Amino acid sequence: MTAGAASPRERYRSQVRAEIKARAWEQIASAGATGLSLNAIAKELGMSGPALYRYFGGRDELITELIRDAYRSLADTFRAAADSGGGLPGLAHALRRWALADPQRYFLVYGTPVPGYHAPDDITAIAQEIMAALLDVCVAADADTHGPDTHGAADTHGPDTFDAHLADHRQWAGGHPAPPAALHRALLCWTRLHGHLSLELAGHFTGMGFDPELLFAAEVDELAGGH
Amino acid sequence: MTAGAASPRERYRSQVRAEIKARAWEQIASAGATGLSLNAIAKELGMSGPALYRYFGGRDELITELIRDAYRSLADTFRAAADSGGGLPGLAHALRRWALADPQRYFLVYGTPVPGYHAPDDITAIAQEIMAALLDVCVAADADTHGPDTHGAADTHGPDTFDAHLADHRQWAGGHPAPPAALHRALLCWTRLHGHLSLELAGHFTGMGFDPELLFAAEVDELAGGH
DNA sequence: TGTACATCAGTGAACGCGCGTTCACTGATGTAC
DNA sequence: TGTACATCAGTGAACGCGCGTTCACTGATGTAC
Repeated sequence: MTAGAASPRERYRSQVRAEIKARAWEQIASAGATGLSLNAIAKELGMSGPALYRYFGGRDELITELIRDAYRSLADTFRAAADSGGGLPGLAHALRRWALADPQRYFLVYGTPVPGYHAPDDITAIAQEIMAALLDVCVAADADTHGPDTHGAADTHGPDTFDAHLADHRQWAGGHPAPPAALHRALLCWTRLHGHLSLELAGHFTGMGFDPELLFAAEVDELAGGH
Repeated sequence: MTAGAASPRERYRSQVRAEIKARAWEQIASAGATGLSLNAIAKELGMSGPALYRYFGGRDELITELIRDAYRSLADTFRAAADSGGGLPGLAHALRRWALADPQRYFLVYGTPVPGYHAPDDITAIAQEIMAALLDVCVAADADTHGPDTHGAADTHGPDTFDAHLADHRQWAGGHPAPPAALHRALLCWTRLHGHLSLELAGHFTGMGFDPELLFAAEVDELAGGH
């Protein structure tokens, strides 16, 4: 049976599931992932605790699905940004917009790991999609940069030794044909943008006086040029 | 009365306090800050729950003191590294060693914020100490760099506009006489090193294939040269 | 169109758990005369 | 050196809470003949 016509019961079912997840996101936004409570969600929905077990196997299954949705949303955002021609700056600012839209969702993906939690395989597959989009953009950026001017500050320590290491350790790229320099640039984008965003979202910049957006833009400028 | 001679009772008291905190750190290391339980600590110490209230006003007070200790430890590490002449690379690798020694301690300082928690003033003062040590090192690094060669890739977008912004928004430096370029470099050190370390400690690099230490070293190389 | 049955959403009571915290109390350790 | 008292560490019982989860059950909604 195809997914075209859904029975009324199926429609209702997925509608309630969606509402449960919506309330769950509200709770996570206000109290973090550890503060998520099935009973509290049920109360907000006007139904009583055990009813939720009609829709989710339990708390862990609900959290896993929220995490999967977060990864999916980020992967879609990255794919769209990579394909829209905005280059690395476009991707970076799309990431920042995505992060600011829901900080706790960002932390669910890249934040402090939940003690005993281990992500299922399909989520790590989505993580690879995210990396693939980033690599696409980095390959294009390298093509632009290597033309006119040199590779910037990289020559302060001779030929790039980490690039050589990456040439032999590229399993994480999942078969992506990016050259080592692009792999390196992708890793730098990841760590640097995450560094800025996680501090900004955690509120570590508040009260410091400068404008986080300008710091972010400056970092993106450097990433887009020679790295 | 001076702190020289402590009565036997005082000695015992601070000894038990230390042991409580030691067990607390063990719990945090294995289950994160949210998993810290007074009763569990008491059980591990062979005493029963309410006894801990002789030593700490409650759970929040204990956590606050652990956070303070974490900041204090990092500030001391930074001060020592800044004064030891290792420059920016020395400071960066000292930070990485400190972080790897106890990942959860690092996350207590820079990780996902605890929902309703707000740090008391003396802790933000220690945070300023940390910044001051970083600024000291960045000022020295700028002096070294600006001599021989140019400021690297920064000229890809003309005169640095963010430096100009920083010249007018330097409250966070707390009166430190660092020039804008050093302020900028300090912020980049902070965000970039944190970006790498938080991903590494959270386990996001595991299974990717490359050596995190080499990526870190490459990033430090770039930070130590023109930024 | 109407009847018989299956499906399934939701309820309410209950279980067991661990949590932070309070309170009145016991006993040992220190101090003052 | 010995006695009287204060200090304080630690106990055990209890309170109230919210959690995830199970179970038997009710009632409505859909399906098959």
